[in-house]
Amino acid sequence: MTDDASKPQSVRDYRETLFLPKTDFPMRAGLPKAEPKWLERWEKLNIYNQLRAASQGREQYVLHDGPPYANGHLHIGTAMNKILKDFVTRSHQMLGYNAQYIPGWDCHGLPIEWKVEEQYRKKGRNKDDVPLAEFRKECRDYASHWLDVQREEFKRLGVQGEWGNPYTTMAYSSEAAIAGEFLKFAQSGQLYRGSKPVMWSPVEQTALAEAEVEYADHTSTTIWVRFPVSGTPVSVNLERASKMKDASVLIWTTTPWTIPGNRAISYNTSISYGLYEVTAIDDSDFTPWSRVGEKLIVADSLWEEVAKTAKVSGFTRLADVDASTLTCAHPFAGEGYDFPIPLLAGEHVTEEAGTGFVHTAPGHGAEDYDVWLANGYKDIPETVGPDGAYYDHVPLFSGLQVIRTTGKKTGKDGPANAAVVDKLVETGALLARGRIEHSYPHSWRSKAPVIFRNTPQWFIALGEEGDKNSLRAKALAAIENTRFYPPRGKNRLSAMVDGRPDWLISRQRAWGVPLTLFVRAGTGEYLQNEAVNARIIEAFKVEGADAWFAENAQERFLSGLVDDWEAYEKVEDILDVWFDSGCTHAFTLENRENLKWPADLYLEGTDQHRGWFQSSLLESCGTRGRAPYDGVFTHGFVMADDGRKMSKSLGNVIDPADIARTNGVEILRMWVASSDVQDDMRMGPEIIKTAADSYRKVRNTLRYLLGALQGFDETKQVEPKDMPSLERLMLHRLSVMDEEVRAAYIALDYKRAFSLLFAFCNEELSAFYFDIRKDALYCDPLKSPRRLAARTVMDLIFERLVTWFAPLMPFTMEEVWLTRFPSDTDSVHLRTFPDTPTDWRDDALAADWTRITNLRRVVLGSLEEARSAKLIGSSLEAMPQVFAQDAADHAAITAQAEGAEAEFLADVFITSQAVLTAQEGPDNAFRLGDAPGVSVLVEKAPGVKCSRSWKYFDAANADASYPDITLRDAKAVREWDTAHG
RNA sequence: GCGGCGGUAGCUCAAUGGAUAGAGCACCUCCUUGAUAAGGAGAAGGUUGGGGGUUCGAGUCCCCCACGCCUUCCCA
Repeated sequence: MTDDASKPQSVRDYRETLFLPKTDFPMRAGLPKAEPKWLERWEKLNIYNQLRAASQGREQYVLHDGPPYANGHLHIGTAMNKILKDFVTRSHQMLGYNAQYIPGWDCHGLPIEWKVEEQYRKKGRNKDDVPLAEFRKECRDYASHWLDVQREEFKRLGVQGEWGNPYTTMAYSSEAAIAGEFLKFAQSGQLYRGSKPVMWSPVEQTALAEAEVEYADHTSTTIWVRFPVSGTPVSVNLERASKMKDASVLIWTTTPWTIPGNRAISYNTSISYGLYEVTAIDDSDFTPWSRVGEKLIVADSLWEEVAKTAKVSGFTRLADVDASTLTCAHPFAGEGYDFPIPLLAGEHVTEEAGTGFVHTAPGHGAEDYDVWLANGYKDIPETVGPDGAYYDHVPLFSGLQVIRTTGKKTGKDGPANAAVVDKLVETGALLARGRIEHSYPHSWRSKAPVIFRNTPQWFIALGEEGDKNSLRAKALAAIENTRFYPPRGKNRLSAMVDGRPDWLISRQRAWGVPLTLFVRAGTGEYLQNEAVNARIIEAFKVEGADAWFAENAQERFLSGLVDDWEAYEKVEDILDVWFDSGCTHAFTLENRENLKWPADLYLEGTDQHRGWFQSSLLESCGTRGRAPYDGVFTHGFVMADDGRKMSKSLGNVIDPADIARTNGVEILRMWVASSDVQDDMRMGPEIIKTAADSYRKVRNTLRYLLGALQGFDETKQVEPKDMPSLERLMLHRLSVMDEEVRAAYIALDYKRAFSLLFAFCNEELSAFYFDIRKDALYCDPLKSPRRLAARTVMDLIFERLVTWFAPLMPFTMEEVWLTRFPSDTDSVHLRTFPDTPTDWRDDALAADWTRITNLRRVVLGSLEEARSAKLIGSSLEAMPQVFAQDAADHAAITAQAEGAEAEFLADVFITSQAVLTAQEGPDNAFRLGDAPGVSVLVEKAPGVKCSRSWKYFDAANADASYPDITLRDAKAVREWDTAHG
């Protein structure tokens, strides 16, 4: 039989009688244009404040913003960070908390100062000629400018927060608070002034903390230098002494300019040293500095290499050497360097490179300093000034710069190295020289090399090992009481705090909060006076930290409160900006009304283990004895799609502003939501495309719901008990999803939340539920219980899906929500996740459906086979005969089919009819390897094709008035005809 | 160099030491044309970075190597 033969002469087009999904919601989003309009609307409605008002009395959840630096445009990393934060606050708000978010900015510090200085240089002005107040004002303006730029960029990302009232480290109230926090350290005695070698940038003329340097390749001049042995103790026998006559201890260094600062030579007691006499030299290429007959003391393991470098072609090893018995002279002895050079034992000396002896300049290296002090010496020579030039008192080299600090060659070697080398040649001390490329610390701002330089600086003491009351011990204990996401962050932060040196907090800069200290002239002790402190803080609140630099500040703050106010010196150093940011908890969480301290969460990139997580922890532990946070969330860095760093030179940089312009921010947000943010993420064109594809999928699922729910209202709802099994299955799934999605949001696991939602849309809605229920939705009489039940469930799905997605995709969910419920004032973001009745959960029913969908799987496979054999095209042309041997499968179907098994199965399989048989299928039946006991034979469905539902049916059963459609369709059409005349 | 972390399909992600390593997307093929710049199905795609080891059994635990990222130190 063919379709044509069974059809009546004039075929009615039933399309208009169908209920097809209808919606104005466009398939294409046009996000780049639409998003700014949503932002405008939210701003107009003042959603953030509405939420605050509506959340009064709810439990608070506070994510405290780590302040970005107010300089430059956003990059993909900062964008990702803020989007993640937005996930946190939005999801917690919808979980039922009062989740506030106060964005903040870090405004002080070297990078801004550096930029402002650059501007001056361009105008031909020297920074030192600019009055301090004017300079600070310029810095403030510069920070304000970038703060505004960044604020707009952050808002464009859809990040919800109190943008109109952010915190900044440069607000007067903040500057007052920072000074107040600093003075707490001073009052409690945790602050001290020490003189030790610190990393110093001559170009910026400031000390730098670890966090402010970066390592880059640098070519250094290396020198091998003879230090003549000047004496051996009397206890050494004469033979030995004579051998030592004219011998030299050989050292190697990559920093010739530190030779004037040399005061000792370090050796290691576990290294064996030998006295070598040079018997021949290789002068074929050039005349080496080594001389036949000279005696050198070098580590035995390193001698050969040294000999090679020095062109020594023949030698005799004369004797073992006990380094501890030696004293040397400085190579420049007789020219102002007339002091003995002792040999000091030090564990830091190794045999990896060099000569086994380490030239020791206590003012220019941490280990040098330590060894020097450990041997009872106290004076630390000061050889190089803040400008990186030798002090005037340094013989031979006064005024020469180590690193150029001005002009085009800024950052390159100054004349110091060359002058020292020349002088070494002149005095005959140089044995050899060379060049080495190695990684070397550079300033993160000027990119110029830094030097180690001894200078008095202010430190916060971390405390001695074993001291349970030390700041370090308190911080470590606080880490133990903090929840880390992921947990490995705990180890990381602990290890860093455990191993870090005292906190160097003074900088010789201008733009920041000063160390508000007065030092007693002569004694070096700093004033600890609560009344003075109060005066300072009060002044800062009104005038900002500029008050410190105003004329007569000293008199203003001290007079009347101390005996002799002129006997003090006002400290002019500026606080490390990490100290500023370490105080954000104090002036934001504590000082603002309606916030709480400590924060629930700090969320930053893993680099902040050494930055903000740590500065905040130390600051808070030093002043309050505990961490300012209960939880720390760390995310990785954004890499290019090949896993390498993004860099302009490689051309693999993805700019978030570009994505906003071309794809829309929502795509960026989806990328964040689908990425494993706790590891490094990858970003590139293909990855954006994947996110955009996912977006379309989600959008279409919601679009279908909107279309299907056209005209649906609550009065048409069906009670769960009156619903078909399939609808109750979907309710069950919603209850499970509710639990899982909430759990994912609580665990800050957005990837999980997203993949749950995404998979639900794809696998359970689009490919399963919607597909099966299309027939009932389109063709059933409008009031059929099945159709009403389906729409009821779709409504419940809609309500949940939209809110569950809302924290991740705020723009699109708002659009979806308002398409369904038009309003000038409403917003999906004012809602919370809907309560989901626990009695929707039905595990027994779900278990039955697991069996049914397993059968469905086999049937779909069999249909595909029939399709490729050209037996059928559409699945409605088929009547699968299912052979299921397992009685439990039958029981499941019986339980869920509600008395109409064949129709039930046909619906589930989306076929016109279906037959279920309890026996083993024939050999030629279709089977799947992982579904034993189930097989399917596909036959063409008998009967005629219904002109309306396209299902095949027995025409003998047709309604006389509508002979070409099924009875169900006839009923629907009759209703439609009645309604439409 | 030290230390930490990481790697699973073209892409994004799963997988208490336990069966033939799973999903989605993309690609390809087919169906549908009543979600249509959509929808459905199927196929293909893997030496789980490489190599050893422990184990009845390893993506998972141990060791080594190479790689990437972070961190730290640095050739004094």
